Amino acid sequence: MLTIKQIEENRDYVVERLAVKHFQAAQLVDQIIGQSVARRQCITRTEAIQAELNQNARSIGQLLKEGRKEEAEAAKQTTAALKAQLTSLSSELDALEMQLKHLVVQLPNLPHQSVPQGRAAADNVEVRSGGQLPVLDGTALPHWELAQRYDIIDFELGVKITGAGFPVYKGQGARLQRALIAFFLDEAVRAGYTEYMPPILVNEDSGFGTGQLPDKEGQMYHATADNFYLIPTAEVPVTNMYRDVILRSSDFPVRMTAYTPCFRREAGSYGKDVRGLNRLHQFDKVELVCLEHPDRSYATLDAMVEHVESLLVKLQLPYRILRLCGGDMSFTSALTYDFEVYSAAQNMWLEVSSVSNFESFQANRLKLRYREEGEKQTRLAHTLNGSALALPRIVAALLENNQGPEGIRIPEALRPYTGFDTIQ
RNA sequence: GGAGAGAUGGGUGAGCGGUUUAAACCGGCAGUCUUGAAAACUGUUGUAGGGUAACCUACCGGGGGUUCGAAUCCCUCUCUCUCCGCCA
Repeated sequence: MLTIKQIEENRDYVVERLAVKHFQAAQLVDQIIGQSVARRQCITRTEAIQAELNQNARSIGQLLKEGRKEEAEAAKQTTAALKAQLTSLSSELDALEMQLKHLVVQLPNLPHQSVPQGRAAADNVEVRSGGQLPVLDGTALPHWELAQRYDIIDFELGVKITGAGFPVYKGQGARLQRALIAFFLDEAVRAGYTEYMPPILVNEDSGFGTGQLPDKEGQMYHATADNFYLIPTAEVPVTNMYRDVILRSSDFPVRMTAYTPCFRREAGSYGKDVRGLNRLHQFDKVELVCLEHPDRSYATLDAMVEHVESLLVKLQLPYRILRLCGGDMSFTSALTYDFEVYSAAQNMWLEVSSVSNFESFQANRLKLRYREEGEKQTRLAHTLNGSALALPRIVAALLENNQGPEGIRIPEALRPYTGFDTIQ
């Protein structure tokens, strides 16, 4: 969420920027500023009474110590009225703060200056592309049929043991999963990220910290007996490691990577978009999370984009990089690049990574701060994250694009990890 | 699952209703000394909010209560640790 200070000091700028996300903020922003003024006045009055009560209690203590009992009793009488005032003021203050928070959380993050205008996916701007679009003959199969032919992914079996969207990987298919995870992690570590293996169940506080709760509760699987949630992405446990932390500016950059399975309930989708590996309830992903100094977060965003791109180049997949337009961006992001790979038999671009700078929007919720060398005051850090990469759609593209009469060719870079060069 | 103990600043840890404005030690930072370092010594060192400022307010796991006054007493919830049982 944005800070009240940000909103109060840049009223017009906030409204103007949010218009890029097609969010009409003027009324909400003015309400927030009004509430904030009221809140401050209420605080001033409340604290004056608290100070008086404290003073009173101290002097009663002093009087009792000196044995001046009657004066002490008299002083006790005067506190009753003050306490009544305090009670009413502090419930007024509670109400004001609740309303204010309720209003503030409705404001999305401000889009960066470079975010393109636009309403929907069609308005996203392609910043780069790479790789060769494969030319397949008429016998080319979609990945779900290839999976069956080579007996490497069993969707039916997953339905039997769990349900739709929980595939079983088998033989060379399972080995391919393990190879991709190891490859992605090794590449991230080589690029300077520290590898983590976090819990994949998180508590309620962590869900709040990264913003899944309370609004998107329905997207996560909930283990009710212990009130834990299955993570939808490694971003949740990894980012929450830094909840309520104050860093030094010399601690930046903090670069972390983690492989985890990810769980998404994703109710409401149907049709060809969810065929095969296109959309699953459980999938594997290697995630990057960076904590950065505000002055350098966009340089770090660029570095993350280059890292993800290098993975796709090594996997020899045709890809394009999109800068998301205001209308297609997430609530929390200031600037997002999506990576799509071409899935030849489906004749579709599939999103395999989304790399975002959240600036201080997420850090404010997390209370993740840092201190400039020699300064007492704390400031909010910037947080960034991105997938590097999500496996299922990579696998879909690898299977479809590399199919041939001899089987499915494994790209050179993966062979040390798979131990085979063809799926047969 | 059973029994017990506990939760205090970056860490260890005092504190048993009113100079707690949270001791002490360790760590951190700055300085003195030193060719440099170490040691020693001196100073400094929580977070958030309000106020032009002096200064004030809140926070000792969360919430509620008793009291003129609560880190301290009471209730409640959560979490952690130890032992036993079970288990990879």
